This record gives sequence, structure tokens and C-alpha cells, in this order.
Amino acid sequence: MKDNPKHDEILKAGSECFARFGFDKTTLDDIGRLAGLNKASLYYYFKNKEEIFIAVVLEETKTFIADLQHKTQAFPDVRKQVKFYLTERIRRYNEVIHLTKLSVDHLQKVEPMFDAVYEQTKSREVAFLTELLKKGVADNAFSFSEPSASVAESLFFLSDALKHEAVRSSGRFMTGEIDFSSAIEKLDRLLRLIIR
Amino acid sequence: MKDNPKHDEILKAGSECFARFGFDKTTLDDIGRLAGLNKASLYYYFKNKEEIFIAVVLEETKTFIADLQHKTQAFPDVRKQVKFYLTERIRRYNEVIHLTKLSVDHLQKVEPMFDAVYEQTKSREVAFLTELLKKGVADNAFSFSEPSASVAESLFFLSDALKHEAVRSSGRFMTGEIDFSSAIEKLDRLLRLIIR
DNA sequence: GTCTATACTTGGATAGAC
DNA sequence: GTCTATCCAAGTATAGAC
Repeated sequence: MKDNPKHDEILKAGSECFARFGFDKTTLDDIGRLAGLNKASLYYYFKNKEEIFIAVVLEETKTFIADLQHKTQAFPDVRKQVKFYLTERIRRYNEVIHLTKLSVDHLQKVEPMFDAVYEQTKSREVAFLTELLKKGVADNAFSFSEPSASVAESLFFLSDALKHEAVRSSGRFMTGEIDFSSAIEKLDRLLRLIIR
Repeated sequence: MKDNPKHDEILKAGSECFARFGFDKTTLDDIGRLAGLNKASLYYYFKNKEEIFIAVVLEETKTFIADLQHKTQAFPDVRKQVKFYLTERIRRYNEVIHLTKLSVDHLQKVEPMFDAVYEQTKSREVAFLTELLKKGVADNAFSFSEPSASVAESLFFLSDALKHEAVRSSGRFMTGEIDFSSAIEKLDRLLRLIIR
């Protein structure tokens, strides 16, 4: 949110529309109208509608992650910090999916977009986790046979894998919200195995 | 909700879609898919998309009015009953507008549809008000120089007029909800003048 | 009654004038 | 950079086969 002013206007307009109508039901005219631009002009700033959507979610995810990392610091125990962080970032996924207001039929179509978003925040997230783990090791809270950065990346993959599995298994019968409780439970048990 | 079973299926599907997407963003394919019919078949039961919408809102308004009339009975004082009824039916309008999830730009387009709905429930509403007034007169709570049925119709028009004025004055700057407090205040003062 | 085919309109996207 | 013109796909609506 510091680029070109028009670029930001489009993101703001897109955020507004996607939140109100969801991805499918938002038109480029909707966004253009709010941004004060002809819909054709949107293509000067973005490749297509999908890219606008990804940029909007990416922006909001950055804010969420920054906030989450701040909240994580509040926990006294490093183990609890790791668990809280990995758990909450799964829950975030639910919010974003809910924001798109898509029926199950359309969910498959947009899920890859989210993957692109999470791929782009990955380095930031892994770096944060790495620091957490290093602190834990320094405090003798636990130890690993591998470097902290490597373990952090594995934990990140673990969190994402459980998240995706939950989405897939919710499958055809999703009614608004995905139930991540089982994924979070699995995560909890795996963390106890990994962090010793 | 007792006509043709397919007819009702369409209403159910329409209700679902309009609530989720609003009028503009709902497609006939959306409704047809949910109702288990080809979109062309919808035209056997309804003249167009607008008619489906009106039928849906009409159905839901009937339910609302029945419920409102029931709630009204709970008030001990007839004056309070009249005031409560006329006030709440204005508030209902906000709900329905909100349900359609329309931007101000589109509101003008659909407002006539609501008028059609309210026109169709008018007789039922006026009849209810007439009974209230007759009861009040019989109890010597107040009296009129005109027949109760005539006064009831005037009160109905009054409520609708204030409602419409509130919609118009909210004009270009509406942000989600229309503020009916001023209309309700005016109604309150007028009622005190009329019901003596 | 329900569907396929089709006319016309709106939405996503590109080309090119300014 | 922003717009108009335009293409193609999807949406509203009608005509007509079954």
C-alpha cells in the first residue's frame, strides 16, 4: 500500500467489492466505478481480474500476518507461541474463503489463487518461525537435529498441508465455514512429536 | 407457499440466491440450478427475473406482517399497538433493501418493485389496523370523526409516505442502512395529533 | 411442462487512438 | 495513462420442438 496512488485506489475498490459480492459476482465495471477509472484502464495496472483479487488478498494477508506475529509475542512459552502461530494462520484461510463468498462449486477455481498469495508471504512467515525456534533452542526449551530455518520451513509446510487437507475433505458438503478443528488437533499432536 | 410445488421450489431458490447475492448479482442460472430446472423453464412460472424477486419478497413480507401483527397484540394499550405496528413496518423496509444488497445507484431501479409488494399486502395491513382502531374506539380509548377503516387507510398511507421520504432523503450518501429515526419521530408526533 | 436454439445485452479482455 | 472500439463468453429473454 505505497505504490502508485491509482494502483492503491484499485486495490481499495477491489477490496470493497470482493468483500461485498465475492470474486465471481464482482465485475470490472464495479471496481472501475469505485476507483474512478474506465474498466479498460484497470488492465494497465493489473493483468486481469484474478490478479487484482490476488493483490487484494495479499495486501490483507500481509496485514493479518503482521498482526498475528505481534499477537504471538504475547505468549510467554515459545512452544505456545509456535502452536498459536501455526494454528491461527490456518484459521485465517477460513476467513479469506468466507470473504470470497463462493459456493463449493466455484471454490476449486479460486483455491489456486490463495496458494499464490501464501507462496508470496511464505518467506516472511518462515523467517518469523525461524526466529521463534532459535529463541527456543537458545533458551534450552527444545532442540533439533536440523537447523532451525529448516525445521521452520517444515512446520510451515505442515500447517499448509493440514489446511489444504481440511479444505479438500470438507468437499461437496461445505456450508459456509470449513471445520478446521480436526486439522488443528492433528497439528497439535505433530508439534508435540517434533518439538522436544 | 401452497401453489404448484415447482413454483415454490423457484421461490425457495430465489430467496436463497437473492439473500446471498442481491438482485443484480443473482443470475437465472443460479436460481434454475438450485430449483433443479433449466433457466428457460423459469419463464413458464414467472414473467421475468423481476417477478421472481417480487414474489419472493412478497412471500417473506407476508410472513413478516403475520409475525408483526402477532407481536403487536402483546402491547396492552391500543395506542401503543398502533404506534408499534406502524413503526416496525417501516423498519422492515430497511431489512428488505439490505437484503437486496444494492448500491445506491441501483436502488432507484428496484424501489418500484417494493412498492408493488407493499401494494399487494396493503389490504391485509389496513384490515388489521382497522380492527385495532375499532377496538380502541369500543374501549373509549379514542374517537374519530371518520370511520375506523378510513382512518386506518390514512395511517397506512402516512407510514408509507414517511418511509419513502426517508429513502429519498438518504439519497446519494447511503452507506448500507437507511436512517429511519427521523421518519419514526415524525410518525410519532403525527399519531399523537390523529389519535385523540 | 421442460428443454434446445437463438436474439440481444452485459461482462472479461485486447488493440489501438490520443 | 486513460479512453473508445471491439472480440468473445455469459446473462436475460423469447420461440418453438417434444
